[in-house]
Amino acid sequence: MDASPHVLVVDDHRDIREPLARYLERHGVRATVAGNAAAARRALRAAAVDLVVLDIMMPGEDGLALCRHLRETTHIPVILLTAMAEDTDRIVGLEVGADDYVTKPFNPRELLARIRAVIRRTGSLPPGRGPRTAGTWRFDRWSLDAGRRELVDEDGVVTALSTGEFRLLVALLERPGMVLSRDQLLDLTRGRRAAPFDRAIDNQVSRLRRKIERDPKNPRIIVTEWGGGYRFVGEVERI
Amino acid sequence: MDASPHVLVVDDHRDIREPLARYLERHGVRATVAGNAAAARRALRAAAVDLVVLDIMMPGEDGLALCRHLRETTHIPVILLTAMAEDTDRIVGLEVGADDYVTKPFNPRELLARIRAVIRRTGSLPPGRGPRTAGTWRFDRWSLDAGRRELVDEDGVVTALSTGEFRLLVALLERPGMVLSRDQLLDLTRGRRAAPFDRAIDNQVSRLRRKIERDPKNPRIIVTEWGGGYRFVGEVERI
DNA sequence: GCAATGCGGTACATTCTGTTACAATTTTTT
DNA sequence: AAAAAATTGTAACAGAATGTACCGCATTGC
Repeated sequence: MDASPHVLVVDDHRDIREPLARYLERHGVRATVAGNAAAARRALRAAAVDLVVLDIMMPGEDGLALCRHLRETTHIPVILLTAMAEDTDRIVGLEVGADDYVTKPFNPRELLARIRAVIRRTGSLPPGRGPRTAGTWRFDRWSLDAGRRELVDEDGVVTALSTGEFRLLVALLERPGMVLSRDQLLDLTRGRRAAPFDRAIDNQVSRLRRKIERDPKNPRIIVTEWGGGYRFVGEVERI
Repeated sequence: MDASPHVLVVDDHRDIREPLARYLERHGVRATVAGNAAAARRALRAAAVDLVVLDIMMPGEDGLALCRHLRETTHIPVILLTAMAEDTDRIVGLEVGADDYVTKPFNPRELLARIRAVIRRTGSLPPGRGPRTAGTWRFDRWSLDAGRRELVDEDGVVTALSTGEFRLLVALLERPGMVLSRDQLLDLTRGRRAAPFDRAIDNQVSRLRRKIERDPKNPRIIVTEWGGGYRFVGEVERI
């Protein structure tokens, strides 16, 4: 993702998306184009897209709907193109969950700066969706093999993790020291929203603690932020 | 932080910052104002600011310098106010690390929408306010492990702190010798404002004293400033 | 199919926090 | 100096949040 970000440009006007794509390519940004929402979905399935630039005024399924869909199913950041400097549109766009917006006619240099800013900002988030499937993490006395989804302690003793436990642990490991709400954790591990009185995360945390904490009654790795969520404590090494 | 975000408005024009602050307050955003960079720094030390709205064209130490400083020392997001819709300014602003910018004259409704968007976006970033989650403090006979929220005395005996006690203690440790009102402490520990007859802080202080004071009846570490608030007394070492 | 496993809902115990009430203390007023 | 008012300390209580055992359902592997 660092080397060269991959941006999907979605706009129904060929004379906007093509020059923009060429401009981005000239400046070290891989660009893919789509003329409508359906093509955009195809492109998203086919490639690892890091960011979407999206015209909200398109025929058919419009940009806002696609933006909502992106928000609900992925973490891919979105920059909206809005037809006019119209306040309501801007605000609706941001509330649909776009990361930024640019009004037409736009200065491509500015759009590029915003693309870079959004990617820098969200760079610490998981690419696309879901935990990584390779690599090794070290924390506390544990070593986590991401490929096998196994925990190995100092003596080489292996503890198996379920899918849910693994995803929860990786979500926390990727953000050490950060307080993650139950909502966020549910989003990161299951890609869904919390129902009222949803205790799924509490349960999963409880199960995970039983496996990784020396004393599950006094957790020192996954600590509770009362009224806030959970936080991973300690050094995390990634190898 | 969920309850109501706290925004610091920094602008040297009273007729901009004051109406803006009132507008934000009317819409559920706590607002503090500062007329220059020095006042802004003071406000940042004294309160738990979630976001800074900053005029980049100010006499003295200008907005960009303050913005840079914020970026280097905190994670508090920044929205710049720029005098004109001038492309270079915009891009310089974003590269200095601002999260967004708004050009004057601005629509307060739009600025509010952007404030909300930035806070939502950065909500999952490491807390810019709130207690540090790493490091160790030493004071009196205690050693406080910030990551584990545990107090350790000279003999290695561990005393656990609740989330609220820990946040209160860190708020005081970060400002030794300073008198902090109940309002400020409530802001720093819970991110909320005091209700009439709010005794939450008094109680939390009482509970904390029970844990850290040799003689809770004669507190020597957290002393009461009658009519003012509380003050941490003694040396604080940070390692 | 059937057993094993994992997950989420439910229920209940526990912990934490804020409110209330009242006593103690300090300041202000008389 | 005494009385009144304001402020603070804290015990007791209540409500909310959290921990987790248990159970049923779904999925997986045989």
